[in-house]
Amino acid sequence: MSESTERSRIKIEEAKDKVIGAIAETMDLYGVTPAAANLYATMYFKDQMTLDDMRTELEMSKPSMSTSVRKLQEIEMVKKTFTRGSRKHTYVAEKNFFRSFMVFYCQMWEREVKMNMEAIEEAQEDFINVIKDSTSTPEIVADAKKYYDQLEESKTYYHWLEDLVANIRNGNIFEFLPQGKKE
Amino acid sequence: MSESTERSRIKIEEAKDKVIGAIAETMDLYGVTPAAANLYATMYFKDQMTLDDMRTELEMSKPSMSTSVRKLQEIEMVKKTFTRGSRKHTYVAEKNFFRSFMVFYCQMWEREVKMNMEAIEEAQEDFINVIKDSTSTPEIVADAKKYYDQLEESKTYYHWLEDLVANIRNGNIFEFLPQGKKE
DNA sequence: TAAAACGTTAAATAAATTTTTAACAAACTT
DNA sequence: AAGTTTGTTAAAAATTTATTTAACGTTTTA
Repeated sequence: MSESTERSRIKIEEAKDKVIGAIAETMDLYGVTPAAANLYATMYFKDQMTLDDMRTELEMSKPSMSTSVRKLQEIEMVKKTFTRGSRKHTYVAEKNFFRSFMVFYCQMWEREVKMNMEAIEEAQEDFINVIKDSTSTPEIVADAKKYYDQLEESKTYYHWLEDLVANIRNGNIFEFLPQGKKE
Repeated sequence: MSESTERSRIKIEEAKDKVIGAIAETMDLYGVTPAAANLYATMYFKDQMTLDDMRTELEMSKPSMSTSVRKLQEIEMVKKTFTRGSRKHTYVAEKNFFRSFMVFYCQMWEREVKMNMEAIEEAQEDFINVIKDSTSTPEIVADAKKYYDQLEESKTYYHWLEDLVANIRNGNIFEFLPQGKKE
């Protein structure tokens, strides 16, 4: 291999690394571990990888790659592929950022709605009990009512968020905001 | 204070705590520290608080409250209010979740677009240089071109995300998805 | 102008998370 | 069936992040 060929190869790797770094950094912000973030960003430029490929490429331990890949599969940023012949499992990165966006945020928001709505429903029941309790003083009833109403109003937001998730999942969001828009 | 009045007060606190716990847990997921998450969730049920109120209510150190409040101000979930007469600073929680959603995600997505687009532009320049380099072998040129094209395609997503941010900021999103939708 | 109140910064401690090393289990090869 | 290969689980180590204690600067009050 010639001198300049080698230089070009290095330049390509450095260029990729810039993007890998940026992608990994944003994923970090999304609550993904550094190992998983680097792994996904690396896989973004690869066709497919085995656990051993990953370990070699990132110079990290195999269990680390194993857990990272599992985490990435959970948020559907990586999928297992069937590669005949090889005993090793092979994985591919989801390269369509629209799909990653959809899965990641829908998952996140749905969980948020579920958790918070459950807590709200329970709390509202408690407030009703206090209000209905004949031994409660007017001041206490007023307080309970105030909190009940505050929670009731907040439900509007959670319904909206659920609606947003539905419209992302069914693709309607792209009717409002087309993917193809130019600069 | 009578026995049952005391019981009602406790029931109210417990009900609030259920919601506080849920809100704090979701905020945790959004990369906010536990102290800040608990603080916001607590403030959600309060009219306004001073740093000392916070320290007392959460039983945490004052510097912890200070940094937490600052972080919450950054993502605009808490605002400083002017309270005449008191030397202490007073803070109020943003209670409209729609506004919190808008500020938080727009900030996050905008930073993501900026960071990643910068890296992409730089990398694309590098790839172009390799392609134009007369000493590059056909194989290397093909490789550089492949990566260049992959990045070029990914830009569609970042443009879309920018567009989404714009349409959230200007409120158009609520034309597509009204806030008032019933159950 | 001295003392107190308030908030922030910096260093140190504590806690939580991430990664690794080591041990294990299952599937495959020979 | 014994020995590999592959991937995962569990315990340990390392790193990072969060929180506290201590010190400081500024403003206010007496």
